[in-house]
This record gives sequence, structure tokens and C-alpha cells, in this order.
Amino acid sequence: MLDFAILGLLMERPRHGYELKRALGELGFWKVSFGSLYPALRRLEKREAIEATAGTGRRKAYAITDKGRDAFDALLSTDPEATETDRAFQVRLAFLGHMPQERRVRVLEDRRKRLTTQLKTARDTLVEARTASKNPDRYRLALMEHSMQSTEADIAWLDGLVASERRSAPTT
Amino acid sequence: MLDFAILGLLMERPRHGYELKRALGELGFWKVSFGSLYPALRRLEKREAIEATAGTGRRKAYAITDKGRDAFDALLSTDPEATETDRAFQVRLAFLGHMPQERRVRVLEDRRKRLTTQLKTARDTLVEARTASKNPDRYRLALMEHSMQSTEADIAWLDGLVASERRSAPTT
DNA sequence: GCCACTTATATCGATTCGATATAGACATAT
DNA sequence: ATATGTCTATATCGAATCGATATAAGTGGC
Repeated sequence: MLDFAILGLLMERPRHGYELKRALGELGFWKVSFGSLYPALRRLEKREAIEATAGTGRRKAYAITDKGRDAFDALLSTDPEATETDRAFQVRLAFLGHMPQERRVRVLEDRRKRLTTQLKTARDTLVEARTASKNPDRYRLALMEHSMQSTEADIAWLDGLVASERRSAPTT
Repeated sequence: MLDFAILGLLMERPRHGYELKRALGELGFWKVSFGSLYPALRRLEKREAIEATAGTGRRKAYAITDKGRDAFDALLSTDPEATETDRAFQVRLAFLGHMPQERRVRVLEDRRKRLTTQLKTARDTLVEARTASKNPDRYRLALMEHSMQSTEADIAWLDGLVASERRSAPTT
């Protein structure tokens, strides 16, 4: 997954390790650690998906190779599993621009569907926690509520994305 | 961190592994995997912080020991590092009820402060991404905006918690 | 020159993940 | 009754990721 993210970022232009970390971190949902990043770069080098050239000072500039581009395209066109992580979705979203428009909408709506299911489950457990007089801890209740609110906000956000997607190229 | 969460849940009553997974999952912010859970239980057993007794069927009921209670209290009264993870904070929050009231407010406000800083940084990078005419990818921008909105929502939520905290026992 | 700070690459051990194996319990259909 | 399927439950494997730390080069102020 980190590999996917790195390949995606290198699709635009070469970057060195630290810069990749920064670029990923700026997206907001994943502060990758060095302990993840550098081993990932080694992995990708070994697979010949990227290659390092000397940069300024200590820097190593990594560039994506043809093999790497193929790997990226393969990952991009693979449909997400039902078990897809939040993080995996967000990485996918970061590179949605590489997909044809109708697939983009599909990805967004799939995600929406999954979040909706998740929301229903969360709502049920919350109701159950409140009714069953198991007098649940106050802060635990707050956490459940907050998680529900976040999911609701995520759904609304996805709706916004879908809408702007349709605006930019309406489907018949 | 998982160890802390497990100890916290077992402070109330004995539970078996699967139930711990469910209880944690219901809080919404962490779907622990089996691959994390069972090794964690082994760790805690080895440290004699918990002990297993036979339950119904295949079940093993885990109960916290005196050593475990001590360990939990120690973790609870340790101040969070500046580098504290989202997840770590939420675990801490789940057991905030075990703390004296004035410490609770402090924890919440510390967290608020950190989120505010984080928000400022995020806002800056977003502005920079938009202005510097690096014409950033549309979806990457959307991710940044979303992450900011989430942080804002989190802050508002924390404010709510602090308010209700003060209501329930105002400070002088 | 010296100090502090930021940038940058790297590695270590431990935690966590995701997938999978196994099997008992229980309901429903045949 | 028995086959079938679904849910519960414990467990393990290899790999990804984390968090802390080491190291050193570059940068700016004094």
C-alpha cells in the first residue's frame, strides 16, 4: 500500500525519500514513518520498479521505471476488495485522476455504499449500548457517537465528490 | 497500546478474546485484527497482568490480575508524549472515566491544543499548494481539505466534551 | 569557529496487519 | 438423521508498519 502510494507520487516526477514522506504526510491521513518508508524504497528498488540516482548532497532521487509504471497501472485497475482499509481507499483516491471518469464515479459510489452499511451497524450498536441498560461508560459512548458523526461527514464529503464528478462530465 | 486497551476493558469484568475484539471494534476507531489480539493476550499472560480461566465451550475467559491493575494505573497516569497517536489518544479517552476530574479536563485540553496546531499547519500547506501554482491534483486537494474538516470537527467535538465536563463539576 | 536547527538517510526491535486454518455451536432445509 | 451453511471462537504465519534512535551533512546566526 505504501508501495502503491510511492509509485503514484513518482508517476509525476522523481522525488527523494524525505520528500515522499512529506508529500504523503501533507495529504493528512497518513504520517508515514521512516521505518516504513526506507524499507519500502528498498523493496521497490529490488523489484526494479524504481531507481535511485544521486541528488543534491546526501539526497537520492528516486524515479519510476517502466516496470514501475506497469505495476502502478496494475494496482490502479484492480478493484478494491470488500475489506479495503480506510487508508487504502484514501491512497486510491489520491490517484483517482489516473482513472477514466466512469470508473472514478464507480469507486466513489462503492465506497459510499460501504460507509453507509458501516454507519447502520454503528448506529445499531450505539442504540443497543444505550438501551440494554448496560450503563456504558460515558466516554465510550462519546467515542461511538463521534465515530458515527465522522462517518456521516465522510459520506457527505463523498457525495460532494460524486456531484462535482458528474458536473465535470455528466453521464448521458 | 493494545495492551493498555485490553487491560482497560478487563478492569470492568472478565472477557474472552473475541469479546475484547468486538468491544474495541464497537468504539469505532480501531478494528483490531486477530493477529494483533491473540499475541497481545499472550504478552499480557506472560507478564502475569491477566490470567485465563476456562469459559463456555472453546472460550477462554481472561481476568485482570493485581499486577495488571497496577500496570493499568501506571499507564493511565503517564502523561501523553507530544507524539501521541490519534489512536493512542482515543484509547486513553475510552478510559478517561478512571481519572480524577481535573486531570480529565487537562487531557482534553492538551489534545485540543495539539489538534489546533496541526490544523494550522494543514491550512498553511493547503494554501501553499493552491497558490504556488504547482497545480496540485484535484483529488489530492480534496483529501487535504477533508482532513482539515475532520480536524475541525474533532476540535469542536473536544470542546463539547470539555463543556460537559465542566458542567458536571465546574472548577471553582 | 561554534552553536542550534533543519534536512536527510538509515536501521532496530516490537507491534500490528491481513489472510488463512481449524473447529465447535446452532439453525434450517432436505 | 443428516447435510449445509453461518456465526462464534481461538490460533498462527509472514509481511508491513511503527516509534525511537543514530548519524551526518547543510544552513544560518552570532
